[in-house]
Amino acid sequence: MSTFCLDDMICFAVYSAEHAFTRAYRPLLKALDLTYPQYLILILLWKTDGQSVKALGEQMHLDSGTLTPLLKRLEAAGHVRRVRNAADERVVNISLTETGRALQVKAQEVLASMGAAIGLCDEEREELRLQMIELRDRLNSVVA
Amino acid sequence: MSTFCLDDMICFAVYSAEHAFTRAYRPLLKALDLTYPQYLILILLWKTDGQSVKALGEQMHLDSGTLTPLLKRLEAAGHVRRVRNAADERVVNISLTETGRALQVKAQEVLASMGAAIGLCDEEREELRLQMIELRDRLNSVVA
DNA sequence: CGAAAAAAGATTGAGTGCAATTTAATTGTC
DNA sequence: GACAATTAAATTGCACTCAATCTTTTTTCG
Repeated sequence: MSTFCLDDMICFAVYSAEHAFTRAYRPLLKALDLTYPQYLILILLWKTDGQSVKALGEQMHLDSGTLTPLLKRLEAAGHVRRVRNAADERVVNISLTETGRALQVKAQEVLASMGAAIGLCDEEREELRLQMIELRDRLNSVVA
Repeated sequence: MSTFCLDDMICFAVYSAEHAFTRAYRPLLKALDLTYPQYLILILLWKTDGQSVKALGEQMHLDSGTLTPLLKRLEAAGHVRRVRNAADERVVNISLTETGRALQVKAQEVLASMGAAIGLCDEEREELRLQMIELRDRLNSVVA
């Protein structure tokens, strides 16, 4: 009993690594006036503009309770527009403004800085990434 | 440009795996009326009772802005006591109550359930854990 | 000794995450 | 067509995280 410490637990390793990531991102993203989740949303929109809140939520693994206020803040900052879908009034589509699209260029630097901070070769990073995704999906399948 | 998706990014893999962990923990810990960070604090106290807020913060990688209200909730729930250190009045020591100590027995089941949900053999889990810790410490060294 | 610096917690405010509920629109079924 | 069930967002309330600031106590050093 009580012989193991936090660092022995893989859940804590992931928990503390996640905080380390957002802490490392914070100063880089502050230059763009973005938080990390906001940055993730923009990455999704840069790839496919005009997605619904539901579609964004599925990719982020977040629900509308988190996304609605976050998207409103992105809208208030002038990066996106939130528009009811005419064909299905339940749906809200999120589209980039010019300034939202323009952020993609500056974001390249963020990506580069973080790549350096992570400091793994491509193969290692790829293997670690796949293992995390597998672990995540296994945990999600247990809950769902 | 805009050809990569979230799942290609190791930061997002860690981010979403962390959420999957806390989601998997939630129903298990709800039976003990604990949140995941509260559970982590108790693990630290079960190992070494009476630690200072600062000591807990160093192990959790959290500061007093997060810990103070969290510890007050644990105190309100009757699991810990917060006492000013007589030798150094700046310090607050956190010690377990009887009910706080008693939770350790029930927590064994949580540990077992999560071990099953993670579903990796000991070697794989150990390797993954070490890689996460290394990644975390590298990220923290960049910020600090 | 006495003032400056450092250290430990507490506080405030903003953003995130989630459960639970609500509202409005669409779909399914009789 | 009407009514129940489902779906998409929004809302509310609580907990966590962090930056910035403040208070109190201790340490350092002239």
